[in-house]
Amino acid sequence: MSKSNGDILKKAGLRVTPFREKVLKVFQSNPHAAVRNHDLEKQIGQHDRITLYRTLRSFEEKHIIHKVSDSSNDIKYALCHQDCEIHRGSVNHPHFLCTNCEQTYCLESLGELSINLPDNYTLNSIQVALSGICAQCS
Amino acid sequence: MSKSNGDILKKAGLRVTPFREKVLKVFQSNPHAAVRNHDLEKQIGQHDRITLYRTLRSFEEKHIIHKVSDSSNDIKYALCHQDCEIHRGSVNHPHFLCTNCEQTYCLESLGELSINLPDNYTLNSIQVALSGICAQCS
DNA sequence: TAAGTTATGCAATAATGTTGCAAATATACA
DNA sequence: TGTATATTTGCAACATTATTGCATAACTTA
Repeated sequence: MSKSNGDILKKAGLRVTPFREKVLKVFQSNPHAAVRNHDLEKQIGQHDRITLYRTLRSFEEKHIIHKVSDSSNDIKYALCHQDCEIHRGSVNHPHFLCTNCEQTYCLESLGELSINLPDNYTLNSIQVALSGICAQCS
Repeated sequence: MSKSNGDILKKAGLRVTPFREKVLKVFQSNPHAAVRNHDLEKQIGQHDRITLYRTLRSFEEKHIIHKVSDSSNDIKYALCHQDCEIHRGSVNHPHFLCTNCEQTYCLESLGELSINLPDNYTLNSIQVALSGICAQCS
């Protein structure tokens, strides 16, 4: 049995409120996709814009979700998985933006990437953003 | 002798104006870096916000500059080089964000990346965003 | 269940993105 | 070189998003 919504929030040190559970549920219903703020708003229904803003910020601070960069300009968020590497600053999984439906999908982690940095550069994280056409849109 | 500012604009089908030349000059003085809108504004000095906005948009449309995604949330632009691959939709060079000074550097192109996509996905472009500490800040 | 802390919702402001329009400017051509 | 035409600029206006303060409401702990 996987962790309940409430558990996730509690473990993160956040209070369990109906609104937060509702937001969390939206993310959980899109486990392999990143959600645009705008789409979130539509899926949540009636709500206060500022509260959502602060909810996302605290979720991000507590590492429940993370920002996703794809090739679009919109800010998107996705649920952190078990040992989310993003917050440990290492290589993370690539994100795929479908240029047709604008969905962003989280893909399996790439293996090692060999990156040649100039001298005296220190590498902390690598993000790979792919784009193309997803299976649904093909 | 490299192409003058005016030539670049003319070749792109844009009229040569003092303002556009000034903006272009800022990009040329940062040949291997991506510039945040905010920094551009500071470097240009006195100017009209809307005109800059439209200048960047037309530069981008004409493939004089391109948007850069790094690990930050700010939109940045960088000069397209000779045969800028971004507008041909293929693999392009990685960008490195220094988390100390917030500068973004364009690095040399990576070789082939082997990406395993799920079935029926079509890959059009790959963007690699690195972050860490640059040589100056080490 | 009461006290204390945290979250919410509203008001307000800042920052950024975007369009319309008239005046100014660049370009092409006579 | 001057003029007609199309483009660009600067201003006003408005839309959208980001952000903070504060009073009220809700959650948590003991």
